[in-house]
Amino acid sequence: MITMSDVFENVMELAKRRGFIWPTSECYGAVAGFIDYGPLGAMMKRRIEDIWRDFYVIREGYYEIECPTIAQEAVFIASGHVAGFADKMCQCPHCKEFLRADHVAEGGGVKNASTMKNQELAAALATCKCLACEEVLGNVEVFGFNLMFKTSIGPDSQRVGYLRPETAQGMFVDFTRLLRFYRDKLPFGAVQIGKSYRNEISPRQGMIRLREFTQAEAEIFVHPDEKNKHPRFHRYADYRMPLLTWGQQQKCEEAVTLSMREAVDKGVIANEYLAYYVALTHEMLVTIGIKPDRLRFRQHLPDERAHYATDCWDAEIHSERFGWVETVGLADRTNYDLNAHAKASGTPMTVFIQYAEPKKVQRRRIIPNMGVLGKQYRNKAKAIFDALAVSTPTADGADVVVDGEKIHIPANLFEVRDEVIDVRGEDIVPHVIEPSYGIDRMCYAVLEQAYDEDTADGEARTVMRFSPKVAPVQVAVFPLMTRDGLDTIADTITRTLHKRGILAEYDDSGAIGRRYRRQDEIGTPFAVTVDYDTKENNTVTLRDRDSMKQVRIAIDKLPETLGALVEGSITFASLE
RNA sequence: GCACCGAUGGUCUAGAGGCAUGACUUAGGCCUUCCAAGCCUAUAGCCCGGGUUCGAUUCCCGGUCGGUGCACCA
Repeated sequence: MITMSDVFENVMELAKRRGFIWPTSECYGAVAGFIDYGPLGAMMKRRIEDIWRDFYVIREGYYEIECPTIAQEAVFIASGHVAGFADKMCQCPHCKEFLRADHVAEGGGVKNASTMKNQELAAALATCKCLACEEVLGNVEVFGFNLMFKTSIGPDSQRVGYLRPETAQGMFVDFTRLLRFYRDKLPFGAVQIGKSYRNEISPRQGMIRLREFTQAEAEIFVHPDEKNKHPRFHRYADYRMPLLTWGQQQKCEEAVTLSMREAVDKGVIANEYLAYYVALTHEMLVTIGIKPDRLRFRQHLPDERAHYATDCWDAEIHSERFGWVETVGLADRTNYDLNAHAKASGTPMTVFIQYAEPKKVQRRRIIPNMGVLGKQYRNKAKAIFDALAVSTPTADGADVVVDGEKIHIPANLFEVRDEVIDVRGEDIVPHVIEPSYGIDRMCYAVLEQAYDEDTADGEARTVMRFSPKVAPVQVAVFPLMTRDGLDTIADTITRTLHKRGILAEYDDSGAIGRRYRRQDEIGTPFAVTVDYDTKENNTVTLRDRDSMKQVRIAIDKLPETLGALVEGSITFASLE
């Protein structure tokens, strides 16, 4: 039997050999942080993405949009990525180690290092010691290392563009269009599946940390006061799973198993929305084949949270090689992003919420005598009107300040009108609940957890135990012998299955046992074999990958039965 | 990015300053009535660049990729 420490090597060897995952552009030498999905890997990834779509697009009703992977600089200035996604670095002149300049400075007793300009920080660093070799740094240069790939748009290279470091910003900058599309009502959501790019300093760990990776993100816009009113919360109210809160992590305690209802009521998870997507994520990961005992939900520690998030949970999948790997991040991003884009772009990103009953509001309006004031103050008149509107007049008149100049407006030049008006609603900035999935990490986890070796008839067998829902090839079709017309029958069956949208692979090469093994190794869940009885009674055998058991089944029942097996609506055991 | 280790057909692997091993896989054929059987045949390889040498896949230097440790991972 395999020892677990071999799993990574074994599974990556298989993935390479059988066409799941390849190093990119191998003939020129691969590049770290980039991978190619081979034919089977790309198929499997697509199936995983389609399951994700089932959950978010079909079930939740959050439509998918597709934005460019390159965006103009303004987008990432507003989002904070241009300034905040860069680390201040310096290089130790003695040991050549690259260091986080602000960390070194703070270690050396320098205050406010993180807010200093590069030159200031360099000066402050002169007396600090290198964290690696402990020599005094002396003269060093501080430079920003931004994790975004920078490029230029157009021929003159004047317009700066960045490859997006997350797909999320696309949904934020399209907010007003999305709001209109959803007919101005909260809650609504938009999702995006696509590539994101981060120029990691030192990517490692195979396909766990990539420079180009696929994200599936949902941005769900909710009324800030209604985060505890998810309209479908009842679906997951009784869904139970282990939760590792930050308090438990600090005390090194075990995860506690709670239902989502309990988690929200006890304040373990901040609100219903987050809890709902925590549970949905659990269900989805189990659907693609992640074992529940290798899955946990961990709350971010307060100092680990992004500055905008109020609560954040990670779905972590346990890898034999890498330990607990953050695979999905579920964050309450509040109104941070919409506020940032509204401010930077000048486009209001608010939703008008109508009150059930119009509110009577007492309001004071100050109405200037435009005719007199306009003539008197000419080009200052507009500023005076504005200042007057917010002033507090006395019986004697009002004092306003315009361009530093104090101006007295006599009371006879304006009228103060107190009135009661109907206010029908208010503009609010929605909060954003964001489940963000790392598709590549999900793919790796599926590969690692599917890998198995067992013994069949005394021989070792390598088998990828994929869920039929993610298996790249869904059924194999074999003629027992390549003669007596068995091959033509098998070929016809294959084509019939194709018409049903089932990915069936015909194979007549070599002994039948070898063909079963070959399909086991790529995780094909079912195999149909045409034998001599087929010619007598139009039945074939249907073999189950995991149990290696077979049942006889009529040819004309095949498309329907296999469709149901692949979809998961029936099990093989129910056919026995 | 630093340090250490590694890189040989598709995969795994032996090896030596001068013809590059073996196994599995794959393809074609023979045989074969359900789980990698057997036989015949074929295809296919020394990571890249420079140096030393008559000659380098082998030794040296640099690079790339991979592994491990450090740093980094908004």
